[in-house]
Amino acid sequence: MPRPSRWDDVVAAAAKVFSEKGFGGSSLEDVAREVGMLKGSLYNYISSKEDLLFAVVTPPAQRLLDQARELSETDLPASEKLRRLTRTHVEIIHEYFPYVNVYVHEIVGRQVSDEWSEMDREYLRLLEGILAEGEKQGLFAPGLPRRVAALSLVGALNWMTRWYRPGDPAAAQAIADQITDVFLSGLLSRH
Amino acid sequence: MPRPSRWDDVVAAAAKVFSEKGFGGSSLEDVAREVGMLKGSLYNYISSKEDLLFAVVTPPAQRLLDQARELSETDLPASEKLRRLTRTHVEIIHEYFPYVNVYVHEIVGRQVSDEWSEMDREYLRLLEGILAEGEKQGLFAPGLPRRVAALSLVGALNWMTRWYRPGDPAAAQAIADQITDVFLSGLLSRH
Amino acid sequence: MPRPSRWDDVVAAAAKVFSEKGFGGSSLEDVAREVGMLKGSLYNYISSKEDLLFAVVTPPAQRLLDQARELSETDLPASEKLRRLTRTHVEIIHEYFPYVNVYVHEIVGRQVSDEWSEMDREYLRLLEGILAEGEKQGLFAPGLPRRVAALSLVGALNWMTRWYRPGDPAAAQAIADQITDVFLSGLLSRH
Amino acid sequence: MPRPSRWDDVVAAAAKVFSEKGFGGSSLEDVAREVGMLKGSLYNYISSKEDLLFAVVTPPAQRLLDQARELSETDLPASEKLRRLTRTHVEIIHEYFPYVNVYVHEIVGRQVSDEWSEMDREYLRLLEGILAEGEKQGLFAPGLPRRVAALSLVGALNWMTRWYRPGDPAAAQAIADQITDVFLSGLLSRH
DNA sequence: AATGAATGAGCCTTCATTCAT
DNA sequence: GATGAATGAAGGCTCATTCAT
Repeated sequence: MPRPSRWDDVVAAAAKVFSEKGFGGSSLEDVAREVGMLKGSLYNYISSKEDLLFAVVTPPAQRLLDQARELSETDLPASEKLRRLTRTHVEIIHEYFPYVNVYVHEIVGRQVSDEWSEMDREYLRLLEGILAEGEKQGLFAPGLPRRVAALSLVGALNWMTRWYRPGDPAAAQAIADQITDVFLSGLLSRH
Repeated sequence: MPRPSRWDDVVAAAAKVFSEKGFGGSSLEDVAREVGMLKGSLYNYISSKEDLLFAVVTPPAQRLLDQARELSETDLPASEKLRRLTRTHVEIIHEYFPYVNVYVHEIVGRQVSDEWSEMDREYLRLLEGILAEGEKQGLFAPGLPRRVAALSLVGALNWMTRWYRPGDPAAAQAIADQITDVFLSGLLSRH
Repeated sequence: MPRPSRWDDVVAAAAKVFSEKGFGGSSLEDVAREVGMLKGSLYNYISSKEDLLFAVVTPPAQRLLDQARELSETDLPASEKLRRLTRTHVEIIHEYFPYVNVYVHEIVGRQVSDEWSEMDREYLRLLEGILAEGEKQGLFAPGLPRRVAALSLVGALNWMTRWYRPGDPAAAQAIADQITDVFLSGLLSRH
Repeated sequence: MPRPSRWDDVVAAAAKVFSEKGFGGSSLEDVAREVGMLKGSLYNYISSKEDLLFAVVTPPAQRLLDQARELSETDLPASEKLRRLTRTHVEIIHEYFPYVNVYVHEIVGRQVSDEWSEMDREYLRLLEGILAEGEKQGLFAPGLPRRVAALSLVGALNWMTRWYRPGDPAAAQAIADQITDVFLSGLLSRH
């Protein structure tokens, strides 16, 4: 994958277009128009439309996974890990919104390729690991349905692409903390 | 919309095909092959491909909304309403899986049409209403981020379409209860 | 391969166009224009451009091979077999001219597919068989370079597509006999 | 046509590529890759793709025609002229294989241009001249179908591009003599 | 109701060619 | 001389839709 001068423009344009109209609903002509070139010219940068999809989707996915790995290896208490992971996830949604939107709609949870499925699985594994750790530490309730809890958190976070629109970064962080609070403390009042 | 003899077959086939390949990725020929007719014949039942999408997606959406309305008007405690709403949501995912899958991927959270957006909004409103009620009753913690909590629950539920595959109905109900537990009690242990 | 009403028209048009402009140099639009339909409509008959190539090329090739097989099994003297095989070859060139032209340019001697290569080889084998038979019968000169002779005859015949244009069938037969005479008797005068 | 440093490399690469994939089936990028430059750079050497075709095809064609002319003017007996012409033709196929292959597939017998058609015609005329000469000398059988005989020999020779692959030069010469023998003496045994 | 065929628009991709650097 | 990038025109193929039978 070459990275000549306008590579980033091309990927950004693709992210925008795919995010708005869906991958299948976007034509390369749409993308090209967004960059300001003709559709044929795109092939100086990519070798297929799918290439472009992966180029759009790789950076945020990779980055999220990397940060999840790092975080897992720290000594923080599980609840703090969970809070930070959620923050990171939301930050990435905030910062790379169209990219993540494409990722959520076209890749995650679909059987697109083994490589991507494995990334999905690893992220989930790390998250479940944090839950197990918290349980062992006595921080989290014993007998948690860890898998379902992890999938629910991921779902709640990825679902943000359906209602959140990037604006004030502080708002994003607030949302992250609210989600964390809901998952940590639950809805019931503690008398 | 008339309902001639094989109408249900047509919609079921469309649900299956759209669910597997996405709306945009499916051709009417795919659908027709699934029913066992030729693509031209589909136009005896529908007047456009979008028609089919709405036909697939309307029953589960309508049903979920109806049940949410009914439930809202009962006298049950908010926590019980929440548990039942979650169960219903999961049951519908379980029973109408391909239909719901299409709904989640192609309709909800997208700005498809005013009518659908209004259905989305109402469902969310009902859910937020339950949260507010629970708070007023002293059942739920005061100062809950109601909107984010409601969106997170909806996200967690709809996200099931990405990992859940219908099998044992009891398993579905178990999942529903686990999700409810996580949202009601949270992850933290209560010593 | 379906054979609906205008199938023959489609193949005939393809033969004409491919014969005139080469397979690679012809567009499906050219073919469609020749039949009087739009290029997309061709896909009601074929499933790829290559399909059309094989459809054009199969009938004359199959027919020639069939007749060569039949002829081989007769009791005629080898020289007569050779004369008749040549006549048949020329007749097929005459009758199916554009089809054969495409065959000669795009298929024979190219490594297009195993199936076609095998047909080529079998035809050559039958021809060499006739030469061997004639030699054994004492009709043909002993020690003939059978392979080269067979390839030369095939070359001389197929090369007709480069200079012969169908007209009077009698002319075609005359040419066939002249070629046979050259190959049987050679150029040298027999004093 | 200027001949800068890597002109020969360019033409050789084109010959190889065109020979393997056909002129229409080859892209300039294929050719460029074979030389080790980018396709744009080719235009420092040529001014169009067709240019390249003619550059590939001219040397062997010119050389064959030149040698045929020379040979015609000698005092050798017609049968010897024929043997030598055949040898030369085969040698050129052997030595310039990809070039000749391109020539045979893309030029000869096609109505590519008046210039090329005239070269074809002249070669054939020289060959027919040899046949006429031999007949007048009493060497060749009277009443020969000269045109058909000449076309058959040319066909047999050019057809070599479909089955011959350059290897041992002695093998090439053997083939040339076998072809000559077949055309001179014919297949029938002379008792 | 169903079919076979046709339409027309659009899409991904290729490619000869040009050109500023 | 070479390069990277852009152009513009096709080309093969798909597909929603229409329609006569």
